[in-house]
Amino acid sequence: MVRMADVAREAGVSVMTVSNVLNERLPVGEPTRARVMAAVEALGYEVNLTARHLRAGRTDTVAFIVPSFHDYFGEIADKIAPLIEAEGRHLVLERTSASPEHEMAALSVARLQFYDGVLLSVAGLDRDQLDRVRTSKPIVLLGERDVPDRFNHVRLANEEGARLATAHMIEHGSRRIVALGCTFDTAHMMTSDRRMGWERALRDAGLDVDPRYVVPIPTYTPAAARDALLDVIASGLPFDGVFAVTDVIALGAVAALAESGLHVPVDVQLAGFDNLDMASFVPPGLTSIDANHEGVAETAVGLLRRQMEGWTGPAEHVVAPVRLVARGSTRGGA
Amino acid sequence: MVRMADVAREAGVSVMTVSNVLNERLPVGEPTRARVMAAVEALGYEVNLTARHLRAGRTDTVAFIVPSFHDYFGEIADKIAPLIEAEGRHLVLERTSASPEHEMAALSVARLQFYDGVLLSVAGLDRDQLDRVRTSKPIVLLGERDVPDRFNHVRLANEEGARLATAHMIEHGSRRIVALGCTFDTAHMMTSDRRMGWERALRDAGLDVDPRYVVPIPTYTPAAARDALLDVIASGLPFDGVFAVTDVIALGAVAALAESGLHVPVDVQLAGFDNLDMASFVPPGLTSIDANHEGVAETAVGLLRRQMEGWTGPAEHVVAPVRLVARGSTRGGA
DNA sequence: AAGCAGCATTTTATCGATAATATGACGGCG
DNA sequence: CGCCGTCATATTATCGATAAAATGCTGCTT
Repeated sequence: MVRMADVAREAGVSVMTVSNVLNERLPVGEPTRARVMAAVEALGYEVNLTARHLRAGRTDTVAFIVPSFHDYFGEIADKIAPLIEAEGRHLVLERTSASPEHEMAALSVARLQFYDGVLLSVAGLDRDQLDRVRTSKPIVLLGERDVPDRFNHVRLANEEGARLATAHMIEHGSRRIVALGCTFDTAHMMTSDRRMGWERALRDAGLDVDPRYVVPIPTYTPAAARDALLDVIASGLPFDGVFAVTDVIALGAVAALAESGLHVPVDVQLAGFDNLDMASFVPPGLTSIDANHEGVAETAVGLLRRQMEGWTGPAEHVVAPVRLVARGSTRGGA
Repeated sequence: MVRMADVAREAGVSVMTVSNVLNERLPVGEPTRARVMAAVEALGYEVNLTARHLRAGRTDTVAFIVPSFHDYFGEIADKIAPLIEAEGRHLVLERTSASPEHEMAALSVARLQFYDGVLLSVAGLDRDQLDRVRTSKPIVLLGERDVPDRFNHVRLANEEGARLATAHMIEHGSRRIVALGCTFDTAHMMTSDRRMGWERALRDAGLDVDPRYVVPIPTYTPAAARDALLDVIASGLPFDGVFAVTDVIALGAVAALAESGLHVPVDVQLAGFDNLDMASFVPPGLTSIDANHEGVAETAVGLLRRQMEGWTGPAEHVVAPVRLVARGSTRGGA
């Protein structure tokens, strides 16, 4: 491994001069600079980032810590990456498997040292556990959990989104709408907030809120969602609409409805949440709630940048607005 | 930041003893160990991984460098992560935007230093560019490009997979099959190898190979695929089957066919490649070529592990076998 | 010609850990 | 009673860079 000292010897200068040339910290005379650059070229030198980090305390790297790499988080990450890169930093993804232990481990002092800042998509940790995290590292939390006030946090307008989706289906004739993947578990805020939006839309329309229509799902996969909805169909519970708590869940619902010979949107209307890329393409087009991923990414990266630049004011808690995107899976759609 | 020296002072021992306790390198007397552990607890000490890396040369971290975070790569990454974690290491993802410059940057000496090993999904680099990468860092290449012999490499049986998919549709009645996303550009091996498989299936069945049925796509997104297939439909070129070069492309095709009122699989059969999770759920179920992601992940991680453990034998070039998974989008499917 | 400002470059100290080597205490043995 | 081996712990050197302070050289002022 060629070190800065090797370059210095080759160029006949001190190590510090090489450092000054490469980092443009102190001015270096033009002839000297040229000799140094020539030596760098000749030896193929590249700085040891680990040593720089140890000494200078900067990695120019930001981590986005996610429950899993696929679907929603992969799409968000692809939105975040260019924003981080535009500031001359690198983005890396780490995965927690949505387990609280993994999330805590990712937030351990040891792991945080690698990064100048961290975006954490909270899935497993509750408010108390997060409160135990003591670090001065810039952190922005993402996701639909309750978090301590001192953290910057970006979340979606969950209840409003669910209300919009449900109201849209009611407006176009649905009267008995399954809340697929929703729960009454207020600790799991995403599924319970969205259930509340579903409830509100029903109440606003003067419809009954029947808890049998809240159908939880063991794991948040399309397969589990399909099975759950097939069970509902088999049970004979009548329904003419499905609000899926996420688009991934909606994908499972689409499959279950197709298998059962139920036609979307004629027999059953269907709406999801997240407006993933695939939503436009899965026939007949998934009506979904769009939370403007780019906007969320920009907000989160903005808050993180502010912290990395030394801002120490109070944390912000942003609720990203949502809008309905109507497609073929509802009768108001294209 | 609490350092090892602080722990040492608190416990009344030398720094080296603390290190020995934490790393279990040299044996330490039980009473001393207990005092050290107590001090670690009391101060909430965690090792500085950067300093350890600089001195010990080990990060216990592996990078998976991908063109983009979503879809195919996200799914693969979720398969790889547990394998790496099972060996007590961390996996991080980095993204290259599929540009050769970014890929070269990711392979720069500087970035490689952060990792004990690297899995690189090659998208933009050609053989010559890869040949310029000079590093002793353990690397395993993934993907459908041509790579220098000295690198370990795992790729799929592209031609055979395309042949299987196409032959399957021919067997069930298709005669004019669009090769959507395929190309004649032999530099882009994935799309050209798969085109060759499509050609072979046609020839094997005694059918004409008409280049008008090879439909390239400007970007590998469902939107571009949908537009391209809509153009084909508008052109009046008759077809009764679509081989989509990937499932992501097939998703775009599904949308185009649905919009055009063409029924799958009655009017047009459709098959993709990759067998992504969504393939089972997109109605009527996407017939696809499965390359056993878990198996590919295990092979790649196995090759990487071998290198990280010091193996210096010749590199291996693995071609992962593929199989057809028939679903509702072809007439042989469920 | 002495003194000093201003700039280019070098020297010194340090980031926080670990590998290799050295020291010291204790017990066994002749 | 003194020598030596063994085990526990401490010292020293080092990984590769950078911040801060020191040095040395020019040329300009008075």
